[in-house]
Amino acid sequence: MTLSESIIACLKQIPCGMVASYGQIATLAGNPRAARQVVRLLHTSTKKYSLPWHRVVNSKGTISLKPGSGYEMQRSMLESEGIEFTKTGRIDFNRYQWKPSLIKELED
DNA sequence: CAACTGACGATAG
DNA sequence: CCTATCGCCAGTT
Repeated sequence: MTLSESIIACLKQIPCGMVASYGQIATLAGNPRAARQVVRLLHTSTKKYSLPWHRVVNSKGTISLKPGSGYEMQRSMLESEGIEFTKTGRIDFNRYQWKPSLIKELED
């Protein structure tokens, strides 16, 4: 399993109505430093693997795309999933950041 | 093989 | 809050 494959796998696990940061995905995939790969994969494999690219934002909780270059579309898709934005255009991580398998080995 | 490219992230000022 | 820099990894050229 290569890092890229792991990243793809993680991306596909992001549930509807939740978001994750590039760094978070990279960390889950095994390389905390591979945020750039996430970016690259979204560029190269979004169509191929039907990745939920719109559920990925930067560490600040804001959309990284520029208005006119996808920003509007991404925001629109997120709002469609029930995600709300603050007036400054940020997503409240406390409410929408995805937490993988939050419920695992909870017993001892 | 070296340089370049990314929708990044952390840090410093 | 904002800009500037450096570090990171992998795919392209």
